[in-house]
Amino acid sequence: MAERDSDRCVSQTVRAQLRLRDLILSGDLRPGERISELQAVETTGASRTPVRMALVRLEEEGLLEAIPSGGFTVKAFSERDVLDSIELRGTLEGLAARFAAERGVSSRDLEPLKGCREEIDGLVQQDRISIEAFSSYVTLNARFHALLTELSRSPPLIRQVDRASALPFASPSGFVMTQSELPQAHETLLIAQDQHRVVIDAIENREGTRAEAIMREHARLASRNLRLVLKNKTHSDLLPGLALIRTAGD
Amino acid sequence: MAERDSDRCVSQTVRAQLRLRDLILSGDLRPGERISELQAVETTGASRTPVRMALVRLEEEGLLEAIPSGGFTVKAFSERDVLDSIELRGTLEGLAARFAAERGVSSRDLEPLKGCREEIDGLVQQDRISIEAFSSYVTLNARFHALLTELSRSPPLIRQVDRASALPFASPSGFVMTQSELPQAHETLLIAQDQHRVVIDAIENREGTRAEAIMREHARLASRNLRLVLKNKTHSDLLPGLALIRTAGD
DNA sequence: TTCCGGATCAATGTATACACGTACTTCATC
DNA sequence: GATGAAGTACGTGTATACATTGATCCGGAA
Repeated sequence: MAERDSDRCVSQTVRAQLRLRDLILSGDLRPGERISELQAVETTGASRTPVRMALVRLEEEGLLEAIPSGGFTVKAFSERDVLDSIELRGTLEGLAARFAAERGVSSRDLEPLKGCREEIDGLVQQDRISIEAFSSYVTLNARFHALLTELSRSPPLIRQVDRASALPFASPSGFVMTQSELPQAHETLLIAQDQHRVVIDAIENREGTRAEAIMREHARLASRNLRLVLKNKTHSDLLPGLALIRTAGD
Repeated sequence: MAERDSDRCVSQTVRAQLRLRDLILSGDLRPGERISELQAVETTGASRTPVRMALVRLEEEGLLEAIPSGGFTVKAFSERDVLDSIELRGTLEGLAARFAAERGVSSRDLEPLKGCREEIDGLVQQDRISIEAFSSYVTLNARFHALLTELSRSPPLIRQVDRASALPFASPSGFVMTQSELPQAHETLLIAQDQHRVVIDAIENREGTRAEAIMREHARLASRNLRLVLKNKTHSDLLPGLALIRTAGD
């Protein structure tokens, strides 16, 4: 079998997991649809054992739901589920920011976060933000949130934040690309970046409550974007996983 | 093979998972120790396939850690890890209480929670609380917390609360039994029960912030108990999983 | 004596065969 | 014609054999 180089390095289990996740998030596997192991075996090229392993992991990830009599279906999410997932992620990031502020962070440890913020500054202060700039923003924003979470220095919390951010529409950068063509895009990025600035300031001054509150509010920017995207369902292709959200119309 | 009746009903995977979890929480498998699949096969009586399944689930549960080169080790927790896990659980329960308060709960839906609270009242208002009463409290307290979380009517949140409560020392009822022989035991139960009363009141009056704050504080009772238990390591047998906590002395 | 390299062994990753349970379809009877 | 029961087929749960990778130990050379 002619395999791509990138595929030969990783285990069959991981390959199957990545492939199946793609199929789910792209909408090729519809919400509510049962996933047949044999069908998954054909699709992924791996045998049943790694496929079953991948299915279990995708269930823990939240993309699949176990059927009591055996097997899995693709999970469907209501708009409320997604909004709650975003609020949840914001709450956990808020806790991380509070931990960082209350426990104190050395200026040395704060350096990477500040550097990341400055890089984002360079992007959002342009007059016109290109699509490539949005793409860079996604990467930098993900790094900012990861660095911030790590400042809590709490492995259990970091673990939970990661799990809460696993669903693409709940992740910190989930709705950035979808908003790229909305009229208020630039304004939103400026506000988000100001919140980044505020949370660093709060952590430096050991203002735990302030740090927590601003991260919660920060997540609500994503909620706003979700509502906008669902209202005019135009840029669905920019957010993998949007196919899993069943709206009232469906 | 002579099997117990209870074992014949469930799958080998679940049996292996339960057995391995017992071994880990009881301390038979030491923190940091590598878990051999073959050894686990001998212990559980299941074959390698369900054992591997169980190991993956226990990893997601947080009791095991994956080794990059393959296999798993038993996870070790610092005192800080445990305190953070409790704070995390309290934060999520606080969010659930806030959701319930803000979104409103009908008096009909609130009935089970109030009934549960009254049952607990019957226990804690005795002059002397027997060990059996403590045991009943554990059950009722677990039910109270489960009912409360469900009032959020948010599947994603309920899911995360359950996961955060999976570790025995992070669960709402984790430290109840350990405190049963401490002098301040009765006082602690009275305080905890008052917090139960307050959160119901807050939800009824749609006071979201109050409901959230009281649940966070409620979890901190568990933190207090943890510190007491670790100070005089006497009642270790009353909390499965205490063997996973490595203190400075180890 | 120490370090590097190769070989052997063990443990995990993978594949497949088999068994059991469930669901669906068909036939018979009411 | 409809309903119930039985049989068949499909799909998951389990077991085991095989392959592959990583670790350890021993030997030789510097």
